Amino acid sequence: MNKHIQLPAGSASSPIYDVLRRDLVGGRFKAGEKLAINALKEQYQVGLSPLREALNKLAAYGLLVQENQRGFRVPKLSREELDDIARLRTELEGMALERAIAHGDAVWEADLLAAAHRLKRADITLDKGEEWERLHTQFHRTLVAPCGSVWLLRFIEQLHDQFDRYRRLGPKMPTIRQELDDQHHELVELALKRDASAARALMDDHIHKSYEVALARYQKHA
Amino acid sequence: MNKHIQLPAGSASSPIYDVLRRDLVGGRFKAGEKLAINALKEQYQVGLSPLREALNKLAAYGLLVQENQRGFRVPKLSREELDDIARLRTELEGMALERAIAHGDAVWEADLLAAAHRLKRADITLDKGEEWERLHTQFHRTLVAPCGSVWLLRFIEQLHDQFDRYRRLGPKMPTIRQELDDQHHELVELALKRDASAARALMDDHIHKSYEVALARYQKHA
DNA sequence: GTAGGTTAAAAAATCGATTATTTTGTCTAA
DNA sequence: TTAGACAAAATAATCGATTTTTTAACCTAC
Repeated sequence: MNKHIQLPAGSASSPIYDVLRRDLVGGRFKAGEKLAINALKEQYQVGLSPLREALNKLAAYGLLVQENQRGFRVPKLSREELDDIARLRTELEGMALERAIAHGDAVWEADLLAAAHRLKRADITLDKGEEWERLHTQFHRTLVAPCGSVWLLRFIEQLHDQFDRYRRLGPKMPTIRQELDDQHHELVELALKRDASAARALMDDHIHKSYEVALARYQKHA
Repeated sequence: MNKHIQLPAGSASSPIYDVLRRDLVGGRFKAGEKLAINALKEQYQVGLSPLREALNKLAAYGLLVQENQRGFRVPKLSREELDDIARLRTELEGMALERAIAHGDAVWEADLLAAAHRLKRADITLDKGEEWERLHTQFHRTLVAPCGSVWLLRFIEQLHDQFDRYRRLGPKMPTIRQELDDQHHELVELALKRDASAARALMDDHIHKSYEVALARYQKHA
C-alpha cells in the first residue's frame, strides 16, 4: 500500500538510528547537550559501532553536530533558525503542494482522505502524543508526496524534523489543536478541488500558525 | 577571511570523508557500483571504523545508498533525477540569489569579485581540472552566501554536488567553458548593480546551459 | 590569589578480531 | 538441462580492547 510514497534514496536506517531520530525530534535531549556515548550505549542497549554510525548519519542529517575530536552535541536552538526554517518550509512545501495538486491521481486522493481521517481520529493523549505526531507527519508527507521531486521531498522532510524540534518543546501539546486540525481538513478539500493557489495560501497560513506555536514554546523554554 | 561564508552546521568532516566526497562528485566511481570496503580501506589507507563512519555520513548526505546488510553503493543516475535536480537548483539558487542581492554588503562584493577573478585565472588543465572545479564551486557558494538562510545554503550545496555527478561525467571538460565563464562575470555585474530580477533570469539561463552540458554528458555516458 | 604548567582521569576515536549475513559454487534429483 | 538445496567462501557488521585526545584536578611560582 501507499506505493506513491517512496522513501528518499540513500536511507536503509538501523533501529538505533530511527529511535535516536525520534528522540531528538521529540525533544528528549536538551538543546546544546553533549551526548555521552557510553551512557547512550547502555540506555539504548546497543554496541558502540552501530551507535557511532547512527550518530554520524544524524550529524550529516542535521540533527546532531559533530565537533572535531569531542563527540556529538544536540544543536542549539535559536529564534533566527526557527524563522529560517519556517520561511523555507513555506516556500518549499508551497511549491511541492502546487506540484502535487497538478500531478496527484485518484490513489493520492484516497490516501489523503485516509491520512486526514486517521489523524482526526487519533487520540492525542496516547503514548505521550507520539502516535498523533506520527500520523501528523504522515499526513503532511502524503499531501506533497506526488510533487514529482524526490529531492524536494527529502528537504521538506528534513525541515519538518528541524521544525518539530521547536514545536515539540516542553510537555504535551493539545494547544490550539482544533484550529490546526480544521486546516488539515480544509487542505484536503482544496487539494481534491485542485485549487492550487487557495491550497497554497492555506498552507502558508497553516505553517504560520504552527510557527506561532513553535515560537511561543521556544520563548517559554528559554 | 571570508567570515561571511560559514559552513552549514553539523559537519566536522574527517579527511576520508572529504576525499571520498570529492571522488564521488568527481565521478571516480561508476554509478551503481558496489563499494568494496576492504579495497577502499587499502586504497585510501584508512582503518575500517573511520571509513565506515565516512560512508555512513555520505549515505545520509545522498552521495551513497546504503542497503540493508549489503554495504554501500554509488547511486544510479537517471534523466529524471537530473531534471529534478536542475529544476530545484533553479528555484533554490534563484531564491537565494535574490536574497543575497538584498542583503549582501561591501565585503560580499569584494569576495565576489575575487572569486570570479580567481575562477577566470584558473588553469583548467591543471590537476585534471580539480582546481578549477574547486574555484567554480566556491564562486557559486560566494554568490548566494549572504542569503541569510543556513538551511537554504545547505540544500543548495547538496544539490550542487548531485548535479556535478552528471556534469562531470566522462573525461576533462573545457566544453563551452567560455560561454559559461562569461555568464559568471555577468552575474557579478548584475549582483553589484543589485538588479535582482535580471540576475535571477541570468542564473536561470546559466543553470539551464549547465544542464544541457550535463545532459549531453549523461546521454553520451549511457 | 591567580596564571601557567604538569599529571591523572575521562572520553572519543581507532584498531584487530569475531560474528553474522550474503553471495558464490557445487552437487543432486527431477 | 535445470531448479533447488547445501556447503564454502567472501563480505558486512559488530564487538572488545587499545590508543589517542581532551578535560579536569592539582600543584607550583609569581
